[in-house]
Amino acid sequence: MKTSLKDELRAAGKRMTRTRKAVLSVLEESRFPLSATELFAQLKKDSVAIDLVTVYRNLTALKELGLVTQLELHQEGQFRYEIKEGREHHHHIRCKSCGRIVDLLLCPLKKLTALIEQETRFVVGDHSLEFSGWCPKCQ
Amino acid sequence: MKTSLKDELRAAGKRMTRTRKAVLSVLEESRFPLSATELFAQLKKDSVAIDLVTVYRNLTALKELGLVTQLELHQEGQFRYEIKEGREHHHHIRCKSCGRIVDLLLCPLKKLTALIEQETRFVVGDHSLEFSGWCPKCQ
DNA sequence: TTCCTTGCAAATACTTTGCAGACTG
DNA sequence: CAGTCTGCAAAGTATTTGCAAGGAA
Repeated sequence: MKTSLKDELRAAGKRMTRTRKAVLSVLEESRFPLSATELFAQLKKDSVAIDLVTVYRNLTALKELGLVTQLELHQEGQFRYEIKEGREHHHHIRCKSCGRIVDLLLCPLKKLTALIEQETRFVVGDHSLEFSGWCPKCQ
Repeated sequence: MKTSLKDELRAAGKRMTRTRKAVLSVLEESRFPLSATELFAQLKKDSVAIDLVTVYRNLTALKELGLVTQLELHQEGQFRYEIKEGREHHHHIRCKSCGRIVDLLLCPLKKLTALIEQETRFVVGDHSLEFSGWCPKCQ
């Protein structure tokens, strides 16, 4: 884990604690966004003593600092969290059968935003673009 | 409400009941997708005697029949339901400040699907494209 | 030593399930 | 009448809050 994360926490009056470190570490090692429960399970597996509530509180804090992205995949009904550092803006596709989640490289929405702002007179802040389908193994 | 809905229900061995009728009617009159709770509140306002559980069960049944679409808006953490009949495939934008939801006319994802299937080897089933931002009143 | 953070208990929000009685076709 | 549907109670899952003790800087 980079020292810069600790600095970013400090700059916001937050501390780099044992549990925070563990949460960040699991997120950094995951190849796909994790739900709070999955993160909690992985921490247990790593023998980290932590409460689910603390996982939620850390995720919320990291999200507010902009270090972590909170997202919802298509029809899942729960939030997932992904570390931002070193990762480009991207979206996901999730297998309807086995739940596998894969990153997508493309995001063709920049041009679209202008069109939408014209159509709706909203100022667009964020967008989410998620796909679901069947992965190679489940076809 | 069209008779065709009743026929579609019957064809699936379902019945057109008092509560089903009421749920469909509220969905038909709404200009934006409703959550189960909002739908329930509207039914109460219309003096329809119904239980929240029944609202959920009807929404699930209608979704399974393909008469209603279940969707999640960006970062909301709950499902919303929209009647399909007479409405084109579309997406939404939601105001981060007041929660107003507006339909978008465009969906430029058809071409994208082919690219994604090539990139991931998934077979794409569904997608969701949701925006959030600030509506004219909240800017 | 300050005050941020944690664990535990409990609450809240959303959604689903079990069961017996009511209703539709 | 058969099978679906409903209300009520209760459970399940995801997430948040209160409070006192513990820990980082």
